[in-house]
Amino acid sequence: MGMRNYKNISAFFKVLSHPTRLMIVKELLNGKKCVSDIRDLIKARQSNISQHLSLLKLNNIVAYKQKGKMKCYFLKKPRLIRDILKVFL
Amino acid sequence: MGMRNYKNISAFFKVLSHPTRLMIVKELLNGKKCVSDIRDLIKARQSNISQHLSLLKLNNIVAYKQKGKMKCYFLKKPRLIRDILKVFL
DNA sequence: TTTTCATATTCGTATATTCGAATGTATTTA
DNA sequence: TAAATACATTCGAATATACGAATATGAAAA
Repeated sequence: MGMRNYKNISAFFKVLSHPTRLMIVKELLNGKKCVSDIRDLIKARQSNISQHLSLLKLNNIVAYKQKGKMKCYFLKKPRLIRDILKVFL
Repeated sequence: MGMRNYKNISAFFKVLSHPTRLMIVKELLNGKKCVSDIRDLIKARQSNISQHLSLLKLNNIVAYKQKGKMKCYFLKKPRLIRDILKVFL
């Protein structure tokens, strides 16, 4: 996907360079999840999860759909994420 | 390669999350280079290049061989690096 | 409308990262 | 040995990141 230069690619790595964000992204590979689902899967406070989700959204890695009072987050480029993580198997 | 968990993988991303370090790594994909070669390729001060190389070495991404008064740096896992960057083409 | 539930934002503080300038350390050459 | 070359390390200041606590928002249920 259109990320040719160093700054874009290193910025992308920076977003994935936090264990919590990496966990979130990995969980989202299995499908949409709302914030409380993610919070149950990952040991972290609600505000912290929200903060990381916000950064992921800012960097165009996730988006969400409102479902009632919940927000269901999903990966915007699941194949990119999958391809990258595949390298570490 | 042997990087199972979130912490290891996110730490690896963190090392690549700086434009200068990513540039260094990309240049080293073309083969060994000594510090002054790298400095010529990348617009940065000598001490700064050294600092980034030191971090790359600490994280087991590069190593070097002494050649006279120069140090020739090279990638320890060039295929891993190549495979990761390939994803962004 | 009030309350409740799900999530977001703000704020303060602690910690980490980055860089340049200066200095240190080998190694080689004179 | 002394000077030069190549690179590393240290230090301090600026900036960035991370987190929890508290508070805010917004949708739905009562």
